[in-house]
Amino acid sequence: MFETADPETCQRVLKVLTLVGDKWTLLVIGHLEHGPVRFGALQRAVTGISHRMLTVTLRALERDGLVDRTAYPSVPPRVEYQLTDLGRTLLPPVRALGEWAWTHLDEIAENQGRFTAAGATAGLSTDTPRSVHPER
Amino acid sequence: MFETADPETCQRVLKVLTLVGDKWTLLVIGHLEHGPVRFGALQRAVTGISHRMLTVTLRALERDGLVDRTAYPSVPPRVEYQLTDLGRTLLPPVRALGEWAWTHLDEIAENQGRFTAAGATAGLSTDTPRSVHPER
DNA sequence: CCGTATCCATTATGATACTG
DNA sequence: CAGTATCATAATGGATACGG
Repeated sequence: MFETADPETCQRVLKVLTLVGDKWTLLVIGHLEHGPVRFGALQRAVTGISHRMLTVTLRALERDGLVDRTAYPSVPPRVEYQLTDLGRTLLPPVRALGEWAWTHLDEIAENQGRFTAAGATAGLSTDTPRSVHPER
Repeated sequence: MFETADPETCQRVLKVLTLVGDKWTLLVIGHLEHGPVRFGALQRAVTGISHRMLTVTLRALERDGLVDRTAYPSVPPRVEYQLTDLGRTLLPPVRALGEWAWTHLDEIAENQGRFTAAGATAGLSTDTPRSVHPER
């Protein structure tokens, strides 16, 4: 990736991260995988999300055309959210990250513990320095 | 993904998002794809990143065991960063997101424009409400 | 060249309360 | 049940300056 390390690529990836790289968006998209879901059901499914943040997240996804909102004029109100065609194209990348999370999180937790423990142990490399002024 | 919409899955995905879902981490990882890169080269490659944020990002990746840091005791100093084996496992998901970004960003930009333009047009659904009290 | 610390502005998030 | 508004706070990120 990023074979051409050009500014434009960075810009685009940055924009995507601001879209889906926040605390809740990917989780919400993941839970919309199998069809329409009601607001309340979503909130129960996405552990820990607040009422407000679910609303905010869904509004952003709606604005970006990743999610469709359908309100039924019943009493009490019923509102369902589902992925658009565009939203579904995000599922493979989301799944990839999700599976990575599931597979490697324990390993990372170990590393974090080790890091604080190590600390002073990690000194400079003993590799032969190429020169005093390596480049230019 | 998230077939089992259990709290544990949410926890894990949340943790991963706090690890790699920030503004710069995925871009930095992407630019480390092909081997060791010097600090300065990284900063030039990742358009717009500040000196401070590159340092912060790299420290976090180092702590999590995704990146190795090698300092050569030359003057001026030379420091190289490279992905660990664990870090390389993150490349496929990162690539997937990067490619999605490249493919769909224009479409999203259009949708955003349309949303503000539409606004009042989008009313309630005209679907037949199932009942006044849809569930329970 | 690389790293760190400080200061500061902006943003993201959560709690709460109120409306239809 | 779903949405919105307000407020307080934490987290994020950039500029800058200094040290090794």
